[in-house]
Amino acid sequence: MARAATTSDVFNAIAEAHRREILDALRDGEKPVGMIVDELSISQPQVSKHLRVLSDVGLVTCRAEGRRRLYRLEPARLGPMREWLATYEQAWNDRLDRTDAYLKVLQQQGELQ
Amino acid sequence: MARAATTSDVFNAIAEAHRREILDALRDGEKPVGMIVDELSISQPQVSKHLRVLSDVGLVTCRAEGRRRLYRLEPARLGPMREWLATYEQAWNDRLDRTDAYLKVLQQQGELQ
DNA sequence: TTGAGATATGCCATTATCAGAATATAATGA
DNA sequence: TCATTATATTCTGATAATGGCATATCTCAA
Repeated sequence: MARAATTSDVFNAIAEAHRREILDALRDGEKPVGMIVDELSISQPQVSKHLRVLSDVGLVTCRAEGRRRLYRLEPARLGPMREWLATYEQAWNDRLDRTDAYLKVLQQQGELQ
Repeated sequence: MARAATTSDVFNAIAEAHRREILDALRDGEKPVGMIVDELSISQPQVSKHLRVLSDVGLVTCRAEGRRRLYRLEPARLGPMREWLATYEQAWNDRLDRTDAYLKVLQQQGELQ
């Protein structure tokens, strides 16, 4: 079997650098496709395709305005990533604590000498 | 061109569900390969291959103990993800603020009636 | 109605990924 | 030394993702 479909989850969707760039471009507000194409150096069809993927996972939404389509970031959909990362906060802190404790030991030893 | 190499960055490395499971299994401390194979339902060669990818990006490190190899999580390498997500905190909060403000308006309108 | 602008979609070639099976490598114990 | 345990690597087939190009669709304006 090959890799899971990109559209299946947020993790796969943001694995692509171009898609992250597109999300970055949408951080400051909704934009039409053409503006994204101009800002990044990606062809219009590619931008549309990436937007499709992002839209399928719900990371962006779209509304029509005349012949343009305005895409907007949906930061709430980053929740799963946020939560997954949060489960590593403990491991992260334990690690820091250990380092901290070790540094204290070194410090005490230094004071004893 | 096809997708960027998995080994190129953390985002691609954790795009794979099995690799996330392996990281999850390592949260409570270092483990030999065989224990990971037993806990998850992934073949030994697959586990080794996924560990290779995770190792290439630095998400895990390895030390030999006899004929076993103990893998350990390196949570610090999740930093790039953490930072990337952090750049969306603002958008996230703005969104909540807007919702909050909107709710207040509704509330006030309710009081006026 | 016709033409131009904005965006989406379809098709194609290239390339990379994942999983399975077999095999190689390394370390231990008899 | 030889067999066994533990892990890594190689090869292969199937799948599918990306990007480019051409084209379809939809909207507006003349």
